[in-house]
Amino acid sequence: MTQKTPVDLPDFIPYLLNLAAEETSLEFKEYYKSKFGLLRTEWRVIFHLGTYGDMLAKDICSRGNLHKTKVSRAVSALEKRRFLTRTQLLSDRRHEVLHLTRQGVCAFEDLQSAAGIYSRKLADKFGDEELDMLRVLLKSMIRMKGG
Amino acid sequence: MTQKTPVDLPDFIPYLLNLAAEETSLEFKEYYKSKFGLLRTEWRVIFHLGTYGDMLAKDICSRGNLHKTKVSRAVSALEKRRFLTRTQLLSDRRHEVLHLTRQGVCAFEDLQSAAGIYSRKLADKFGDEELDMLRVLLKSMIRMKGG
DNA sequence: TATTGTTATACTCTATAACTATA
DNA sequence: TATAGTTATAGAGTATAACAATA
Repeated sequence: MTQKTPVDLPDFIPYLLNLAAEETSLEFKEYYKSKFGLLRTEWRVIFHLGTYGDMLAKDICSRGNLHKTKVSRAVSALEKRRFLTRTQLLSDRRHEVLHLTRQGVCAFEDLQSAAGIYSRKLADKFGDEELDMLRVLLKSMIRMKGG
Repeated sequence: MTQKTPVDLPDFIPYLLNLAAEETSLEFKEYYKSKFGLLRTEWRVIFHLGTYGDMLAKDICSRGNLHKTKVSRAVSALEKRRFLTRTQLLSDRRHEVLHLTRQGVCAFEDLQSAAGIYSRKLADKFGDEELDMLRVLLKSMIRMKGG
């Protein structure tokens, strides 16, 4: 099965990665969308605040490799829907500290738990070692760039 | 590194798959887009015709697990831009045989070669065995559904 | 001038329903 | 009724440029 020329699409890594990403994202996405009405970037913003605590939009950008326009829109939507609050810093009024509300924390904890359940399901199906190897491979394929 | 609760986003498989898919698709996508002005589904249609020969839209749908609306639009765009021709079958006028033009074949061969080069680059970087295992894992994650 | 964040815009991708034509 | 394919539409994701406010 080693890759030789010509390439067969069903063995082409980018193709398989796309399908697998779609497939594995779908279940979790359905969950956070139907239960909380969240979009992908919104869930990621909640994740960052829930895991690492209050921070600025630019910190989420750098930690999550997300472009500032994505984070800006997500934060704005999350604030409107009371998942987080923004507090302007007096020391530098360009900065706003983002903070999960009670509802935001609830959503985070619920989603954390759902992600855990999903991860265990994957581990049961594919094996811990296999998934660890998968993580290593995927991480080394990811060149961070902030989009 | 075995997955335990709580889940850390940077270790969450769907997240990693998304990033890796984006990352590995990007280079190849840039190629077929800038060189031939193709979109993803258009390239996949060309791939099917180039690899397996003339067929109907519905065959591409089933072989490539693509929804008929996606294929319909891709075929229409490819015909307009002279990458393929359509010939209605007299035996059943709902059917149109899709056939790559000379230009379509050229694009296919060029893209095949580019995909081969890219695959070998991946293999050099990550190893044939690792990539074979990756393929097996990804394939078993993919439940075909035709979207 | 550089940084933080917002707004506007356009393109790509996905998903579904409603439709035509043919069988 | 079922199948092949088209069209319309909306939502989601991505990318970039231009902008305002602040430092």
